Amino acid sequence: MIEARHLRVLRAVATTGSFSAAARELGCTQPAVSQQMKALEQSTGTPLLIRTGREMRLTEAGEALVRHASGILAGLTAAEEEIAAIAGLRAGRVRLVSFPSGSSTLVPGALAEMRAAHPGTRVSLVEAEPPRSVEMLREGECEIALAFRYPDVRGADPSAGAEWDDLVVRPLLTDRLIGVVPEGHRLAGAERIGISELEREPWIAGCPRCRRHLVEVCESAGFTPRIDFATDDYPAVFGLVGAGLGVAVMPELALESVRPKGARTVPVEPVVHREIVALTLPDLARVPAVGAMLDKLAEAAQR
Amino acid sequence: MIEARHLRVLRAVATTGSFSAAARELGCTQPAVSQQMKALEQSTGTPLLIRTGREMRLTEAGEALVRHASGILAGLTAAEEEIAAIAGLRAGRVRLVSFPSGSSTLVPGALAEMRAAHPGTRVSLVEAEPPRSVEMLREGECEIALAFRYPDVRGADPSAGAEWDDLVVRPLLTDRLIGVVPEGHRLAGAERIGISELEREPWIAGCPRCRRHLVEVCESAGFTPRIDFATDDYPAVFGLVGAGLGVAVMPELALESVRPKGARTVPVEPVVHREIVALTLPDLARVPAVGAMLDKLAEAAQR
DNA sequence: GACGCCTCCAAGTTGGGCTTATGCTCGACC
DNA sequence: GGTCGAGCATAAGCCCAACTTGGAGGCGTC
Repeated sequence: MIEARHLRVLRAVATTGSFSAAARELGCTQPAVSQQMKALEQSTGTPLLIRTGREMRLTEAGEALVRHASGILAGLTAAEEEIAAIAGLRAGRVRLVSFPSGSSTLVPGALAEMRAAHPGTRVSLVEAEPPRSVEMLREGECEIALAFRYPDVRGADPSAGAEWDDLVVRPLLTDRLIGVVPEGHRLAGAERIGISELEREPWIAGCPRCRRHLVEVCESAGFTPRIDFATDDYPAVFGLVGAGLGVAVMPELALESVRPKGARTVPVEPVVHREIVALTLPDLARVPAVGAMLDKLAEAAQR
Repeated sequence: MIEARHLRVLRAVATTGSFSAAARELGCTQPAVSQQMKALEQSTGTPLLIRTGREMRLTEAGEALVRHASGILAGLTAAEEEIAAIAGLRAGRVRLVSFPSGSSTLVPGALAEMRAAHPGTRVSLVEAEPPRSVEMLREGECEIALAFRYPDVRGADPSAGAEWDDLVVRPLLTDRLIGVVPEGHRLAGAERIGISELEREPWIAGCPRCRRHLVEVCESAGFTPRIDFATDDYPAVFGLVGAGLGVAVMPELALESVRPKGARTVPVEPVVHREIVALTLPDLARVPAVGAMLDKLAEAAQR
C-alpha cells in the first residue's frame, strides 16, 4: 500500500537528487527520508533508487512512480483546496426550506446578505410547511429548515418541541397573531379585541398546526371556533375575510407582504405569539456555510 | 494533509452507508473506522459525515472528497500495478552495453531467451568498449555492462579489477586466446606454439587493454613484442595477418563469428584466458528484469 | 418491553515514525 | 597523498498514532 506521504518524499528526492536536500526541503531530518524511502521500497517490493555514491538516481520503477506521483499529489491538493474552499466559505451549498410566510419576508434579506458576504456560496430555497420541511431535513434534502412553533397553551403540550429535540433549534424571531375582520365588521375599528368577542363568528384557519393551535387558544378562552375554511394562502385569507365569510388570525409578519384588501387588522387578546426558528442537524450546524446562513437569518430577524 | 488510507475508509463508508459495514469490508473493527473518520474530519477542518442515527450521510465537503477520492485511489492503484508489472517481469527495461565480440555471440542468444521468457520486457543493446561501458553504467545510461578482464600476469596488477569493486561482477565465461598466423607461416600447421616462438614477429594488437595485456604476457615470456598495428576489428586482424603483416592473438569466442580467411589459428602456450563478466550496480542487481537478464546471459554462456 | 444493530467513549497495548548519535564512504581541497 | 566536509546508513530511544477490547447509550424492530 503506497502512501501519499511517501510519494511526496520520493518526489522531493527525485527533484533534489539527494536525501539530505530532500530532508531540508521537507523540513525533517535525513534519516527520516532514508527510512521512508526504505519503507516505500519495501512496500513496492522493488528498488526505486540507485545509490551510486555520487548521486541518487531513480530506477525504472522509481521513474514510473514519480510519474504517477504528480497526478496523485495534484489530485490530493485539488481535493484539499476544494475542501478548504468549502470550509472557508469560498464555496459551498446551502439548501433552505421555508414555510411560505417566512420565505416572503425574512428569507430574501438573509439570502441577499449571504450572497453579498460570501459570493462563492450557492443558496437555494424551496418552500414546504413544517412537518414536511423537517422531514426533508432528516432525509438530507436540505440543510436548513425554517419552521415555527406556538408556545404551549395549557402548560404541557410538547408535541411540537418533542420532534426537534435531536435538532439544532435556532430561534429567529417571535411575531404576534393579529385579528382580521371584514371592513364593515362591528369590531373593525376597535383598539383591540378579546378573542372571546369572536366566539360566534365563522373562522378561516390556516395550516393544520395553525388550526390546531387556534382551537386550543379558543378553547382555553371558553369556546370552540366554528371553522368554515382553511387555507395556507394569506392573500386568500384576506379575500375570504374581505368577502365577509369569516374572521381570522394571522401572523404579524405576513402583513408586511400581503395587502389587506377589504379587511381590517386588529390586535387580539390574549396576545398569542408564534416563534419562528431555523432548524438544522447538529453535524450540519458545524458546516461553515450552514452556520453563516443561520447567522444571516438571525441578523435579518433582528430587523 | 489528507492520507490515502483515509480516502479508502471514507469511500467504504460512503458506499456501505455505515461505519460497521465499512469496517467489515475493510477488515478492521468499527472503532477504527470511527477514529479514522474523526481524524479525517479534523485534518480537513470541516464535517464530512452526518450522523442521523438511522443512516450515515455525506456533507457537501464529504461528497467532494469522495468525488476526488476515486481519481486519487485509481492513480494509486495504477501506480501500484505498474510497479507490480515491473517487479513481476511483465514490464521493464534493460539497457545492455556490450563490447563487440560479446555482442556478436553471447548476447543474441540471451536476448532471444529473455524476450521469449518475459515478453513484456524491453531489452536494448548498444556497443561500447569496457572503459566506456563501465562509465555508462555509472552514469545511469545502462543497466548491464558486458566487460572482460585478464587475470594478473605477474601476481599483483589489480588495475582492471579495482575499478569494479563497487560493482556487482557476474562471471559469464572464460575463453582462451588463440594465436593467428598467416597461412604460409612456418608455424601455420603446428599443434601448438610457445609464445616466445613469435618473438621476432611483428604483432597486430587489439584494444588498448588487450594490447597492454599482450605486452605483459610477452614480457613475462622474456621479450617485448613489436606491435605494428592495433585494431579492435577482428575481421581486420585476420585481413592484416592474412596479408602477412604480422601475427596476433585473438579470443576464441571471436572465431565463432569471424571467418579466418588467409590465416590459420593455432593454440598458444602458455594458455591465456580472458574472463567475460557482466557488470551492474548493486541496487540494479535487485531489479527483477536486470536479474533475469543476468541469468539469461549466464545461461547463454554455458553453451 | 426486550432484543439487535450501530455508534461513541475510555483504556491499554502495540507498532511505526521521528530524532539524536554514530560510523562509514566518497569526493574535494590543500 | 592526507585531511576535511558532505552524505547515507544504522542503532537506540522517545513519542505519538492507530488499533483493539470492553462498556454504555440510542434507535429501530419484533
